[in-house]
Amino acid sequence: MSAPRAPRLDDVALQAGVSAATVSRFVNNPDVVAPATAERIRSAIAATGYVPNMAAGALAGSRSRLIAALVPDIAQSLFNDTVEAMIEKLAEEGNSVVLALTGSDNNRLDAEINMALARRVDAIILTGIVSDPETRERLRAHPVTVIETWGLPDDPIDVAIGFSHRAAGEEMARFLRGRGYRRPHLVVPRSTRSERRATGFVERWLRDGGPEPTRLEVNVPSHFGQGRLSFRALSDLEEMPDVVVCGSDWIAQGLIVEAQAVGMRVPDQLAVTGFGNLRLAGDMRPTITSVDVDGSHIAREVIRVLRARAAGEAVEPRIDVGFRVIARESA
Amino acid sequence: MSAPRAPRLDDVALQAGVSAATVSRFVNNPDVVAPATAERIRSAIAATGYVPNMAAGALAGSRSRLIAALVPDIAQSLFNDTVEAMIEKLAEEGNSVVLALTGSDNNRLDAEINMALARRVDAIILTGIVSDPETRERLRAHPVTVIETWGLPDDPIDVAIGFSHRAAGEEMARFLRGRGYRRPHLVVPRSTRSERRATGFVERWLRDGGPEPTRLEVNVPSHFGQGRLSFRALSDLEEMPDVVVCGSDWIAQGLIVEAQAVGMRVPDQLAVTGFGNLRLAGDMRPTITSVDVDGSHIAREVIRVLRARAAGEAVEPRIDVGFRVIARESA
DNA sequence: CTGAAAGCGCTTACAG
DNA sequence: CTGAAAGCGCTTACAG
Repeated sequence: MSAPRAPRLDDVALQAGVSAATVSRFVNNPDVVAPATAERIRSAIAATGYVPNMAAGALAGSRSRLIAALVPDIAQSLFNDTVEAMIEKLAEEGNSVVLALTGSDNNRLDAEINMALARRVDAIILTGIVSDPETRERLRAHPVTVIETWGLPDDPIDVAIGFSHRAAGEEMARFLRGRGYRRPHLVVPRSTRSERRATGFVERWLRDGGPEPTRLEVNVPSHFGQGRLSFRALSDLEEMPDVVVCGSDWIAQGLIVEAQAVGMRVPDQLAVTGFGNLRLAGDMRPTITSVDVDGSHIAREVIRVLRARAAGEAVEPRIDVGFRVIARESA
Repeated sequence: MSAPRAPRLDDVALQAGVSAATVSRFVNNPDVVAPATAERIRSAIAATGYVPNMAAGALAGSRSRLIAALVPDIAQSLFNDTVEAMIEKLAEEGNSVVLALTGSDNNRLDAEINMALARRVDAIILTGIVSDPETRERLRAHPVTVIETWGLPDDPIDVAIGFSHRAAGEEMARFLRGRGYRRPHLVVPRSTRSERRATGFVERWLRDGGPEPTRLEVNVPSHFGQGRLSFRALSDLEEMPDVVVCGSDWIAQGLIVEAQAVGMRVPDQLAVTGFGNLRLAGDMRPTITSVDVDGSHIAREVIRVLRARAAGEAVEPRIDVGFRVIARESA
């Protein structure tokens, strides 16, 4: 038994007694063929075991149904919920997601953008910031749909779906001030967005008459271990803060564990806030006050933008999905 | 200025004064063209801004350079390190990874397998177990390379890269017995692999003369919050265990936090072990005794298998990458 | 609602 | 080391 060639559109057409064009129409849009024809094609597909060749479809047609998602990493990323929601929703519509990792290296980003363009993806979704102006310009010049997520730059490459990190920082400052805290300390991951939140926090805090917050910078990706180290670093400060504003829930969690290990009570002796509202924030003991970003909401907007583009409709360049401070026990 | 058509192979060929075939050869294998020709092509590519169309390449050639990775989820998955390592290594060789989410639903798995076949991927990498016999048979009948990872089934669909979960369970039993623990309690996620580890643990424990371990089953994906609940459930047991063997580091971490919250000392009053050796295991306080699975090793073997297949060489159907118990403070 | 035919942009024996 | 030419399996105006 020699390897039998995989069935093609032609084989199905022959079996169903119609032309290849009609089978193609049925596969892509079942409603446009007559019901009786549809039925014959359906059984011919079943009989032959036909699986469309999407590479051929992409070449002949105008869309690849392939979406590139470029993310810094997936091992420890606040974006995972968003990426997961996007992949699920895109899959429901027959799209596939090519996931590419860029780290925080612009060369890798450039290489992965080229790969995405070579694959003729229908859209490139960026989660993480493209800071290099040349790369931004190159993408802008290209006809492909580019969606920046999780941020809201003043001048998006194409369309941005996210929220203002600065506003999130401001809102946290307002919240903590309202709770009566006096001496905040910031633990800031070295990423553009974290820094923007920190800026928003400090500006608002100072404007409201508070003292200049102290701060510690940490590397990305942020993780649990940094929380522990960040707590120990507090002893270097002239005065102990009454609340530590952490750049991620992982850092907050680690900091709480370390504080408790030396017998300090959270939030009575030291309050803590996180960012991202990961599941663990609600499960930690004490539960962690955090900022929620609705990944499903972002994913829904991505779908909406893609649909609009496919239909040739205009899309707003900046879509604000907002954020919410979630007050819990830790601050 | 009308939208200029994207440059094709022909355009580069014309510009370089060679045939399209030669440009194609250069793009795919620079060494086969004469140095002088190569140089002319190189500058023609730069001048035109040519980006190859991989959809056309996939159709004309025999490979798509597209690999499908099917995973249950990415929000909370022990596989993330492995998937990240695979994506990085595959990208270095010019491959892209289509990431598809299957949950624990066989219908979704089937749909994503069809999608992968429709895209004519060069390989399907499964991380998570395919339990449905029909699906296994269907994949086996297909000529595509199928790599099962993280497990070592007796009869792989094609090739499996992983380790024996049963052996990992046995090893943990041996380890804990050696440390003098007497009454283990297992927290077992409802997944085939976790259950296999639990089986291995119990068999070994009983064989060594220990009493039947108690056990609690929890849903997947496992997470921090389950650790807290699992700790509370300990009070329902007739006798308090001296060590809790958790199905993941997240569960272990949550259990430790909850134990400490009620003033219990870990490991003095209650020892705890995890699984997966996530970064947090080494960072937690106390550090968590866990089982390490080397994701990079799995990724390297995936690359090796893919290379061998591309070269038409034979590959062992079962590749054991092993595991290591990492002894730390928690047990 | 359906068919005939051109074309999408590559790769790859084959021949030199 | 290089070129001419066939072919990969679809989609989509165009015409009916």
